[in-house]
Amino acid sequence: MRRRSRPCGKSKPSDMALVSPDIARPRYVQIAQALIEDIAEARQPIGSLLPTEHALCRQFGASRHTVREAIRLLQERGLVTRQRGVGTCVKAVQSDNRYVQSTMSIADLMHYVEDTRLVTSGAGEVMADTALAKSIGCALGQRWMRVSGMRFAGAEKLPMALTEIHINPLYGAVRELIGVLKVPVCSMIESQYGVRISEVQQDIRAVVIAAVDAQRLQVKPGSAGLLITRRYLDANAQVIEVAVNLHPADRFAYAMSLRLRPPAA
Amino acid sequence: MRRRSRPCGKSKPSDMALVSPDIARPRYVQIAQALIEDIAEARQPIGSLLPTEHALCRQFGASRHTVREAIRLLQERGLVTRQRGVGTCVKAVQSDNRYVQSTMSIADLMHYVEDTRLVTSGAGEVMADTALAKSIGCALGQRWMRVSGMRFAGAEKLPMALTEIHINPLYGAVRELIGVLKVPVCSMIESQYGVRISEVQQDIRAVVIAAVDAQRLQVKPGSAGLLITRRYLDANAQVIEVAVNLHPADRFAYAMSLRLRPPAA
DNA sequence: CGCTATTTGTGCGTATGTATC
DNA sequence: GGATACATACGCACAAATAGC
Repeated sequence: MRRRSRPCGKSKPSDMALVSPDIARPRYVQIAQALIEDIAEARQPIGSLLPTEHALCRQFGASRHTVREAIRLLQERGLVTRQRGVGTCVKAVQSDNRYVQSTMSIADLMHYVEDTRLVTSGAGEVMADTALAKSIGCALGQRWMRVSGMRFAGAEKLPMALTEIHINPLYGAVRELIGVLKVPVCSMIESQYGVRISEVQQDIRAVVIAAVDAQRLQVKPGSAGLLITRRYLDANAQVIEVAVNLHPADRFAYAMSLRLRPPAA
Repeated sequence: MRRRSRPCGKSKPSDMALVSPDIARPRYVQIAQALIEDIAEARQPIGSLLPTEHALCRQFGASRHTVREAIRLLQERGLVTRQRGVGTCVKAVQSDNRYVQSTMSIADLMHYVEDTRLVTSGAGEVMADTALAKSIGCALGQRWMRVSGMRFAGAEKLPMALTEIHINPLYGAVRELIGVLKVPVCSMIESQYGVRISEVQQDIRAVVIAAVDAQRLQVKPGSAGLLITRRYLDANAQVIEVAVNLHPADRFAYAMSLRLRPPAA
């Protein structure tokens, strides 16, 4: 049984040259590249569903295992999302290469959590009204876990932020850990449930602090605040958690540094 | 051979309940958490090799496929590395050092410039006073080029920002191009002088818009604004340009998206 | 409303290739 | 060369979410 020097196991001798020359690249990588090309050239436009795994098996003459491995590569790059019972949806084309890279690690992004105390003032289930549903991208009326409170820096007496955290009900059990562990909520969810946060969307705007909030934050009514909303998504673009923080302008500023990606090694 | 009535059967009732309630989590997640715990509690110190996949199969009574899926979770978090012919090596206790990468390209970062008009209201040399010297990190009394104006989006009548640009005198000649070319100032400098911007530092804070500025921006006095300062540096950490933008809160919000860097190939 | 078909998710078994020691 | 360990690939089965009838 000497047939070829290819790494892939058994398969038909003729059916895979349709992807690329006979380099010793794993089968699933070849399939992934074919799919990426389909997306890049708009044969699979954004928003469309890829063929089902079964169909791709036939198309490439590969097993489902191999096809899934290929799709996983696309998923990790954020090109597609998968949904059970629905299919695999194209979300983006191959990303531009002139990307910048933040010098922040995720740890930096929420580093302040370690040096701060979160004092919760309430927690419970809420039904998503219009505003919330839009903010977290869920169905109207869905029930989410909400924890609200204030965050203090070090030994400071004055709060650095009013905070409100919405947690996907799937992970509601972490609620009991909040305030106990000095760890960001998203990290708790990661470790407790084995999910992995793959994207953080952040929205920053300025607001005039409302009277009620001004009182709690102990700032003058009418002063400015930084309203920061962070949405944590998993690889499937599912919202895991949404955190909203209202910072008094004189107690918080947002600094970041973007660096050109060093030339690829 | 009746063995499983349920595919994700938790065979052992006791081997994973570290903190959270015993939700019906997939088997490979349970195994992954058991392994993470082993690492966290130094039963598997950094540098040690995990048991082989085969051994883990026996230990957890799972198939190799399932065990590999579990190890994959650890690998994605950077906790372990695998090497063919060697084994799976523990590299870290916590999933911390995960760098993120912005999905913004430099182009996106100042994309709005292309769709906006900059109307300059003044330009000239200024001597750096204390505030400016601190902001751009230059010596007190040094002369910099300053251009101020307002930026309008599309055909909008209302300005989207009050803007003030300070240019390193080395590159002062680009002044004449401002307002003519619809290109960010930093791009002009890059192309005119052949320097390359390698870092952008951004600082975002909330302010109450002062009366004078409120009038120019045509917003109510006392409303909130987003004050964004961007410093463009070359590879030598020399400041090339500092741009300060004051955006009315209701006309501008800052959105960004951070994505996990894909696992190193 | 429940039922069914479809589609991805989880899990099992097995075989072979390839790198390392 | 041989033994070991991970990598790739085939197959099958059932679970769970979804959509449509």
